[in-house]
Amino acid sequence: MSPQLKKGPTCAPAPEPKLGPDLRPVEGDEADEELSLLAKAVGHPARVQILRLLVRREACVCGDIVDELPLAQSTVSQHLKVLKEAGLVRGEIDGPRVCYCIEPRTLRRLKSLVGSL
Amino acid sequence: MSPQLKKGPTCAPAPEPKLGPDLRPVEGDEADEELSLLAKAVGHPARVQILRLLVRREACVCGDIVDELPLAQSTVSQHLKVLKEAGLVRGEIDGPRVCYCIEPRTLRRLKSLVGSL
DNA sequence: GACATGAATCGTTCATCTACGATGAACGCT
DNA sequence: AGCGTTCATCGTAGATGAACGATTCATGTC
Repeated sequence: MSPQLKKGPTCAPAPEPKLGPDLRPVEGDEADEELSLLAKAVGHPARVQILRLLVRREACVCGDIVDELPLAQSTVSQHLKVLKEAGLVRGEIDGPRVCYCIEPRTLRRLKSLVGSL
Repeated sequence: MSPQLKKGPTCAPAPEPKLGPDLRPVEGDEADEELSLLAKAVGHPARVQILRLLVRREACVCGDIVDELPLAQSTVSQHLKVLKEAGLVRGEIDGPRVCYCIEPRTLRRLKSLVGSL
């Protein structure tokens, strides 16, 4: 195989195609619901750690997350699922592994919503 | 009784005695734990609504909260307890009623922690 | 094709959350 | 003292969450 084709993070922080700032309101019933769902996803220390990990390494990690946390692989997988369903994280299949990275839009959205309090 | 002594919000948004900005770190294991606890407290739509209510009326409300939410009084009381235990809200006894108001410091802390993500 | 590796899903157990009605405690008023 | 009001707490039932080991599935490698 040619060198340089070997690895490299497959999953960049999302194409981010110049989508303007989020237009959705930060108040009202829908926003409340949204905020509560996002907050619930963040409401577990393991998930906070995962988010921090993914923010820090802007390149995305894979099963390294499992190594960083004192939890079983299946448990970490569940936490990742929660974060994925909340839209805070995105997973991309990269050969035998899976590459996770943050969804910056949702993270910004969370900050807006919290900021509106 | 003399007029003007009648009502008026008893519970102002905390003395706030010139305590400088929060010095605690926004990262690390303790911060993660803190963030997850605060987020969990916010992780329910009813509690978001309560927070919004209390932020809006800077004067604090009491059982009016119960009237605003489609929940039983006991349920609202439990949500208030959760918010109180998280330090996001403060309750003050005012005669037969209880006056709730936000704890601005904790709210700011939450914003800092979320902002650090 | 057989095999190993990495990750998701399943099934289970135990704990926590949510909601309610009922009860109880504190207070103001007559 | 007695009463109504306001809120917290209790007890309970059902739902959801957290954690694990075992299993399954997909993908590369030999």
